[in-house]
Amino acid sequence: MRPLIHPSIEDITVEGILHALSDPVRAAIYAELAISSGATCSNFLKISDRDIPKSTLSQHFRALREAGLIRSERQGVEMRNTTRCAEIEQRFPDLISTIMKAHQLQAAGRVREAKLKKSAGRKAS
Amino acid sequence: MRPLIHPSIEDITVEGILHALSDPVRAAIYAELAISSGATCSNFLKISDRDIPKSTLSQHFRALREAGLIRSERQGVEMRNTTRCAEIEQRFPDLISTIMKAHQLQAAGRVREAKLKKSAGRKAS
DNA sequence: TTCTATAGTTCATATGTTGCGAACTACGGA
DNA sequence: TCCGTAGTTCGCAACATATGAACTATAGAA
Repeated sequence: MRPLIHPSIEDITVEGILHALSDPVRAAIYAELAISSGATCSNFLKISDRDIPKSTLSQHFRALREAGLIRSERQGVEMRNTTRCAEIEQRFPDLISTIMKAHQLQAAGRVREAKLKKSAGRKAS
Repeated sequence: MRPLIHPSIEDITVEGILHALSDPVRAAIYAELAISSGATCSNFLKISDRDIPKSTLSQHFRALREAGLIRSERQGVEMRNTTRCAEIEQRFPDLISTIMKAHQLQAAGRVREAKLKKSAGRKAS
């Protein structure tokens, strides 16, 4: 089992961050980690009613880790994950927070849309 | 030749934007377009000393277009491209500008590094 | 109108990336 | 030592990307 790779702060790239967060599953994981620091991999086997296979999850965590977005540490049998947002904020001010805000905005928009659709459905029936 | 696809502002997603800008070539194109609005595809056959084949360029423009980042309009034999930053700013405040700032910061860092390396090389020789 | 040059697009394909089940490793506790 | 839980790795199928070659669209010249 190869040791976990955490790039040093200078090796973190904007491209890497954008790529990592351009996946909705990874963005959701990152958003959750930003709130509930220390969550483990298997806390995410379900993400907004979708089942994610654990091999896939493991890959997503690796992607986040190697992009420099999170730090993973073995703690007994499980893996504690924390965001590296403070470090990244130093290097790329506001980048992460602005991206997460945009994600939230978009999610809020989807909820609003779903409600409209639902009420339109009621009217039609 | 299928007509160009420009998503409406509501159909633009954060994931799409991040993915489009996670490619260094596309990020460079977008950055340049933000300054010199109306640039054409073949203005980018060379990007920072790298030759990009025109078929590849065409695909990159398509990616930017379909992510909603740029608008392309035929003007005679060529294609005028402009960013849709004002629209996107409305929908996702600060997103694009923060990403571009981060890209600039990173580029500046690379230049500094290259200079250090060069001066180290001089010392060594 | 036809020919030619220029700007981009599309197609085919080789190469790279991602998702996921199955098999594996790592650790803690009985 | 064995078992259960947490996570990783492998192998392969599906999908994405890069690029040369062939194509389309347009403007201007002959």
